[in-house]
Amino acid sequence: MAETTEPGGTSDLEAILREAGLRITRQRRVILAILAEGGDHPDALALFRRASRQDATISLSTVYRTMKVLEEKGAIQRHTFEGGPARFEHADGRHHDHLIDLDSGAVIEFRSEKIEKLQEEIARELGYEIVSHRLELYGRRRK
Amino acid sequence: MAETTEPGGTSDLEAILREAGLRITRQRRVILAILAEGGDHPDALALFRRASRQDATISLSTVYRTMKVLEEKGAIQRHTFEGGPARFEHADGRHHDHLIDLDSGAVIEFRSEKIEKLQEEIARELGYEIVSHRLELYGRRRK
DNA sequence: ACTCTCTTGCAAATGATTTCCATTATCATT
DNA sequence: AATGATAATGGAAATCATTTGCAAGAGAGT
Ligand SMILES: [Mn+2]
Ligand SMILES: [Mn+2]
Ligand SMILES: [Zn+2]
Ligand SMILES: [Zn+2]
Repeated sequence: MAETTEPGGTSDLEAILREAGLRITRQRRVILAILAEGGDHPDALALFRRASRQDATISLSTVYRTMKVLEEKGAIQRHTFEGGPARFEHADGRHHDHLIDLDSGAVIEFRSEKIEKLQEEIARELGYEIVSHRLELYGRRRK
Repeated sequence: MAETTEPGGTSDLEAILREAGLRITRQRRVILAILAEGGDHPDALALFRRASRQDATISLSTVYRTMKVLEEKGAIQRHTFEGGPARFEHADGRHHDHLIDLDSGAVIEFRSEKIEKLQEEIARELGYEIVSHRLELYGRRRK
């Protein structure tokens, strides 16, 4: 089996670091791998715990520092959903918004082309250009 | 001129406290008056400073406590825009979302019936019922 | 291997908000 | 108006998430 670099894989995160002239350390590699598998939206502590299993020397500070640097490089996204601490996810291009299940805490992703368009329109009418936006729905399963 | 109770005035906030069996203290009255004039979205410190001009005995703790209690009663809304501390505004029924001017920090209110509808649809399709949501646009003036 | 400098872990610092607690004030009742 | 039960207050200390200072350690180009 060939060594393939899947999109959204860990190697593109490493590439971002490399291109920014940043060093690829053991702890960064571990953190990047966790982010790369994706799927969920872990907070710093969850990331720290998972990373610790791979490399017991990792510190929470390093997790925070790495998140900051990756965010600045645009490699990850930071979300601060209501209530809790910041949560992170690999930014692999395709933008989406979130629906948070108030009972389970689950985060469901969605994307509405129409809403995206309408946002642009609204901003334009108000004389603005959108730099970023945040749309979060908080709800419960319908019985 | 008759003593009129305008909608969104200070007296309805007082009424909410009264109906909840809460006491109307000098400091709460001052804070409520500031919220009632509305217009902007002050954070706790701004609220504290403005209130202090009216009543020098007010403490920041009281501002926070009052915001918490009013939020629980649904009398005000708490917003945590990116970056800064929580900001508050009188919840006078009419829901709206916000556009934040990244340069000036100004907060512009807007409301899109279409977006509100689309959100409901999305949630329904995902099997959810929306309890609350948050839509924030961050942008700059178009030149 | 050498060296320059970026990173790290740990502890201490921060900033926002909450909580503790002794004192004060509200307000229903007398 | 005085009383009393108890909610609210100010100030300090505690909490929580996150950042920062610093000395020691580790990338990576040579
Ligand atoms: Mn996501
Ligand atoms: Mn508003
Ligand atoms: Zn979106
Ligand atoms: Zn809305």
